[in-house]
Amino acid sequence: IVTYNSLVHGLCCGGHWREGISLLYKMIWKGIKPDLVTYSSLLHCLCHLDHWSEAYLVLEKMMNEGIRPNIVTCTSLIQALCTLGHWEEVRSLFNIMIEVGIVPTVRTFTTVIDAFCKEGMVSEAEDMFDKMKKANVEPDVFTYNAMMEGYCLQKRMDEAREVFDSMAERDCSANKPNIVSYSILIHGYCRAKRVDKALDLFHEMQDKGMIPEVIVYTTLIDGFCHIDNVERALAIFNKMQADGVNPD
RNA sequence: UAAGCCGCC
Repeated sequence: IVTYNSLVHGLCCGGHWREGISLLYKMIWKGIKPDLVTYSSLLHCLCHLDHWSEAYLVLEKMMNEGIRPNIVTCTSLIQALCTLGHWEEVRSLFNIMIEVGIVPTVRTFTTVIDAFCKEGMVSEAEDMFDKMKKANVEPDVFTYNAMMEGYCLQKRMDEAREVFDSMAERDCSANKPNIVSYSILIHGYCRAKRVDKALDLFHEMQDKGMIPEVIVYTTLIDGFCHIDNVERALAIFNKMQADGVNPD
């Protein structure tokens, strides 16, 4: 079953969802009962590929087999509803889930927080963040990154910076800012035309031993271009290659 | 064996 599940997941996530579904039927044919993992991973991949009606059929089939969704299944469903912008359904699924005793994890909260932030619904994200703390679920670096991006997208750089600093102060090293945290904040400063601040962070991350990826360089190049400083943009472009990072 | 974070286009 683990082998089949890996195959189903690999096929679907690679875009070959029809083959993934055929494999599901092949499993049944061979007398191997697809389990919660089989259905959940299929569901997740179909949602990512925007094949909503197929995803619905898979969910229905799973329920017909008497397999109840768990927190992983629900988180995938919540993410799908977020992508569709069905916020009321996101809330109701979240509440129903809790009523039936499925406990949200840090990933569940972060999925919703991230979606709210990307949609500009920062106060809703803040409410969810509070809710998470009340539920005694510890935010992690993904959660902080999501909040930071929410503030950045609203050009609320001071608040984004506060999140970043609060993250840096934590002694749990797993929750220290990572490359993505820097990238998000650098992007925020670039959008706010504070490329100086962005450059400070770019140097700071390297001082901390992080190796910037192509995304960070691209963000800075784009930032300099937007303030019509093509020379600085070119300088970054050259530095990127000198640092051994290939343009994409 | 399944769920959450970043750029340009």
